[in-house]
Amino acid sequence: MVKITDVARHAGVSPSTVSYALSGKRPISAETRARVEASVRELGYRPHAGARALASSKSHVLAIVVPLRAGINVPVVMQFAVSAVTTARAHDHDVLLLTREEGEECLRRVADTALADALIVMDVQLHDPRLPLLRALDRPSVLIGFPADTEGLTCIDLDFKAAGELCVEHLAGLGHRVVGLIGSPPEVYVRQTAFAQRVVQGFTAAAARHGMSSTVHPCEATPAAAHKVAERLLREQPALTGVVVHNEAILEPLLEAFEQLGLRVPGDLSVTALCPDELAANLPVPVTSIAIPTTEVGERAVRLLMRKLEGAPVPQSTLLPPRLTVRASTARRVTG
Amino acid sequence: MVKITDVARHAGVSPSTVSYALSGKRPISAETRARVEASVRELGYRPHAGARALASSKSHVLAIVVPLRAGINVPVVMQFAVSAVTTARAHDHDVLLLTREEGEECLRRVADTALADALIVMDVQLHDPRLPLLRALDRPSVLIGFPADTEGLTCIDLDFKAAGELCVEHLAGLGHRVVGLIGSPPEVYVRQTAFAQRVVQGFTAAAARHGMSSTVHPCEATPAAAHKVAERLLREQPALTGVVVHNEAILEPLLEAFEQLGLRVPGDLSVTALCPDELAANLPVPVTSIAIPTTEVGERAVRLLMRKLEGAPVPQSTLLPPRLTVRASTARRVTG
DNA sequence: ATGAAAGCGCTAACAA
DNA sequence: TTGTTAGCGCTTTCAT
Repeated sequence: MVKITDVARHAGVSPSTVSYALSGKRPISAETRARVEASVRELGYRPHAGARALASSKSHVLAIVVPLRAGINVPVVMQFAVSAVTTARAHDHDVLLLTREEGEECLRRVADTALADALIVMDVQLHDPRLPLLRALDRPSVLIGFPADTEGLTCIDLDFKAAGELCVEHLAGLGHRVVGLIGSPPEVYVRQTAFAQRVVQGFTAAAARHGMSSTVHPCEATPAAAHKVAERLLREQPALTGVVVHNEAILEPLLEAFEQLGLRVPGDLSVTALCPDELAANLPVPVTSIAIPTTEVGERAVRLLMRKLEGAPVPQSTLLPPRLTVRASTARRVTG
Repeated sequence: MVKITDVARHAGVSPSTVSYALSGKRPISAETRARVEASVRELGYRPHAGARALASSKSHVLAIVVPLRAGINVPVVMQFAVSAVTTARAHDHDVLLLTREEGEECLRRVADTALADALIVMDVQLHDPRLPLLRALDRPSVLIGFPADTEGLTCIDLDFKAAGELCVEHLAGLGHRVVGLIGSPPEVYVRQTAFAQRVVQGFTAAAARHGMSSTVHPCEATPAAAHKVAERLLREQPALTGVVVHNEAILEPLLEAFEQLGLRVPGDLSVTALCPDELAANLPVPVTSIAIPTTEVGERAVRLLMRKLEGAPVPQSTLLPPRLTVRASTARRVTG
């Protein structure tokens, strides 16, 4: 293994000069720097991560906690993670993969052992048991998702309220007057996160603002439940012409149900969804949708951490604006 | 930060005694050990990862390289990774997440900087450009997947040849005599990995062994292509009653195509697939299938690495036996 | 602008 | 069975 003293000898300078030449933490003459860099290249020098971490108390490692439990959208999680890795690498950091399985313990462990300099936590619940620890920890962290109380934390996510609003506004712009939200399973509205409720808020508020009539229907993630909801909607709100779906698992069954009930999309019914583009784009009738900007969230989460590591102030909350992709499932309301 | 000397002082022993008491690398009297453990708990001591790595030249970190490119099944990759993390933790190791994006460079980097003790490489191609590096590296590695030449490497994967055979044998046992394999897109058979070819080998060999007539049809991953293949099969092999599908992207369209062509599954046609259970189980007609045992692969990959790190010999190749889950899509051939 | 030298916290000879 | 001590390779003060 080639070490810094080898480089120093080869370049005819002292080890500290090599260190400074590489870190740029103090001025080095152009000539010396060139010699050092040549030696580094020639010898293939790589600083030993452990030694560097020990001496500088910076591991240059970020930890990311991914969820495992049911109901989690795996590709979405993976996209967060991959985006985080890519961004971290651009900032000369690596990413340690943790699962939630070990619980808070693992957060404490990587922090206390100085394995990681900072933490990214996904799958945040409203009253997440990890919050006290995250607030107390001496290392910076960023949450992907919003707990009930963000005080003392740094959180980032899609602005789900704005997403709910945007869907309604799109429908309003197309002349729709009666809209319904088909949401997540009832239990999601209590446990897990606030995002489902935020969608409802945005949806309801925007509908009211536009003088539209609106209803909300939680729905289990089964085709049968989707069918029942479709029937109920039709029965209870015959004037309904616009639907927002926030439940990706039943988007397809729902569309099938509408078809079987004789409702054409978008002829009779305009449908928008909150779901991955991949899903929305590949349905028989491609669906107008808003996706979670996973890549951007992952990237910005890392950038927030970097700023915190530098001691710079960061906003407590970052809400990313939703972007709606118009596809074939929404159309102007046919009046008459 | 509480360090080993703090613990030593608190327990009234020397630092090395604390170290040995925790590592078990030399005998410690029960009494001393108890005192040390009490102090560790009381003070909340955690060894500094960097210091430990520097002194012992073991980082207790494994690196895993995940693929990003198109055509990759994200949930499958994620399952490998999560299983690897879980198993690594059980062996007191952590996992560093790398993306293939950086190429070989990142393998060299984590090895040279001693960030990771060992490597897990996924998405292995037949003539993977990383192979020379992996062979030359001073750190152990395990490949998930098989390149053309496994000499000097350690590889693990599902036994795809046996999987192809198992599908045919299942169909043979149900009385089918004419079978077809609907495979991956043509380009998969050249680039990427050997697994697609192995399935074909197993399929063909088993069919021959049972005196069955068999054909193979590569197929693009589009619904249109699926449709065309279904039509061709029907036209060219009217006696066909058994199908093996090794192309998860088109499994559903294919089943639809069969239905539209008037073929009932399993009444007229028995269908088996190589795909995730999740997919197979949730189709309109649940499909008899063989899944990649992702959890087992991930776990065993880590265990292989652990053995290599201990200096123990490990098999060059580990082929996991396929397990076929019988569902509604296969039935006894109706004769007459 | 550069060098010398003192640690960073831990492990593992070497001693006793 | 336990203690003493010399590093591991790097960063960073202090000195020049």
